[in-house]
Amino acid sequence: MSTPKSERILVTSALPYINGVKHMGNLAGSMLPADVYSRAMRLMGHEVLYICATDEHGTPAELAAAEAGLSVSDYCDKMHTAQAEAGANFKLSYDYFGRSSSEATRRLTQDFALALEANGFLEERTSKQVYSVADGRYLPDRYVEGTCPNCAFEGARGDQCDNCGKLLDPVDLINPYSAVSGSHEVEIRDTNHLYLKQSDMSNKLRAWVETHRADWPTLTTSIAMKWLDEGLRDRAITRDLDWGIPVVDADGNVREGFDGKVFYVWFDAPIAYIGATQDWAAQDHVKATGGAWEKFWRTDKGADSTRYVQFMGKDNVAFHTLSFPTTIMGSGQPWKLVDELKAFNWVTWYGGKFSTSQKRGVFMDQAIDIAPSDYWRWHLMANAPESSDAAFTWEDFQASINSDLANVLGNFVNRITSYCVKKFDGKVPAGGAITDAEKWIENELAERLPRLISFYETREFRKAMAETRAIWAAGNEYLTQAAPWTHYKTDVDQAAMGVRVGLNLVALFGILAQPITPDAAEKILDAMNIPEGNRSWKFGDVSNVAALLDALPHGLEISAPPVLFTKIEAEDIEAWTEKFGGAV
RNA sequence: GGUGAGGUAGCUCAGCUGGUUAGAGCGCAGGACUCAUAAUCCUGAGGUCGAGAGUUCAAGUCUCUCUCUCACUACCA
Repeated sequence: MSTPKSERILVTSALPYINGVKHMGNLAGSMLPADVYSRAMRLMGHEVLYICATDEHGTPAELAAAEAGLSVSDYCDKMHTAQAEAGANFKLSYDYFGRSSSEATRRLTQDFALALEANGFLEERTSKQVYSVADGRYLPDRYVEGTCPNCAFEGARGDQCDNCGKLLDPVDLINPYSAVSGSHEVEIRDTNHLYLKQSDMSNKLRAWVETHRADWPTLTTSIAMKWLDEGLRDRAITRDLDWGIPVVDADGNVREGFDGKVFYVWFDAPIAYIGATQDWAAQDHVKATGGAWEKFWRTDKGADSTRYVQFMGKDNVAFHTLSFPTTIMGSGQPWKLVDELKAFNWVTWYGGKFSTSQKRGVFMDQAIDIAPSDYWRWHLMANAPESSDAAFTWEDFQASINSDLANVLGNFVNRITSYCVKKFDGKVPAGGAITDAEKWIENELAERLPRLISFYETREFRKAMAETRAIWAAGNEYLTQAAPWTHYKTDVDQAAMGVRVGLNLVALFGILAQPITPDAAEKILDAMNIPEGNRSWKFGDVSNVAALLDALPHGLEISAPPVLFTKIEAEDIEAWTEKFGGAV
């Protein structure tokens, strides 16, 4: 049973990288679950701040900008807008969607580095890196290609051969060339970088991860422990790049020897969670209502009583459980560490990988043209890749929309509201006696609602969706038992009971649908004439289920909403498969 | 190669610290109902729980070996 008290919850989603609109796997693995969770917690009356941002630094951003013929900064402006729009189309309820290129993040990143250095957690070291003379830039390992020394495959990348799967070092490649320009004029040069001494933090990190063994998913702790067990290595947190956050000294001047170098994108990206929160708080409308970023991030200023929940794909776990915590702990300052970390596996495309180049998979901007956001939100959450990778197929998508949304929920709303309009003048009727049917649905809800709340609180999305569906199905079963259309012939009052309870179930389903399918939820609640201020469910109070079944004022005028979910037809599947590749 | 996560009904997945006839949804078959988007409700058929060995009074659940899939492997993010 949930405690009836408001909590302050900070939610962050892994930052979507700037170089393109994200595919459905990215959406399903971080932004969407973070949104559903945020909405659910708000619904239950908690104070939620959901922060996200575009991750804008790094080599791929520079290269993508060059390919688009734009300056990096213009390119990032453009793509940030595109991603913000895509998010809005999917009804992602960010309290703030910021940018890692913001002034606040720049300042924080530089401050963190100075604090880490002062505490002995940074060290300047020399390493060898591939330099492309023709491109005039250093190349990350995977941007160097050549012939694989193991299998003689000619398009092997510097980090791994895609043909034989062997892990490589760029110096192993035979006949290496730049993947950017194709130039063979590449050489190995010495370059200086700052290293984050993660190794010195190992014991502290291990102890901290241990404290979360019980409350973090296996996926999360096992990845963190794996890295710790293998021996945490120090990590370079600067790169030879122009685009990014400059490395400065205590006076704010470029650090000696660090011209042409910037912080590694993975050093500043998580710091952008804080930066974006500061940017959120700096907005006039937030300041006007007394919003402050400190209570979310500074443990000396209230963040001790904030619950911080992160959402991410499994590739991000090491950075969030080890690198960023090293930054936080190593700063010696009272920053908030993550409390709960939910990691997801991948959504795969017919069992294979999503691929932009091969046009495999669906991207957010395309998806929204195909089907309303509610459809995607429901399907992706009901099939969230929680315990292992989850394959997306059009057939499964069709099945969950048609069966769950259209038949079970949509049809339920439609059947009882239109019957009320037809037989009871569109008004919530009074009258009738409690029968076994009403007792049955009351018991059913008394059992299922607390379970649903608990699944949301523990972020078990598949289970939360399954429970939600079961509640909808119980509504249909209730109508079968109560059969108002049968009673109507002999006892209109008794029919009224069935209709009234049915309508109250519609209202309840509308409220419960808000975190998952917000558009349909709004249509339902509008049709039930429920005022905006009355659409929350404080702390998931289930102490009086009977009251929930008679909450609508008798005589309240309601209407039958338009069809909530149109079904997906076989022709749609064919057309989409044609367009997006589909089964191969 | 190393490490991790998975392999449970045709499909997608639940099964916590081992304990009566292994569960749900979809799909399929039969029935009921007619308020509804041919929707809904009920009933039923379907599994030697990847393979093999072991521990135990008892194993899907613990141990070992093998096998398949996926991911990560630190300069992509």
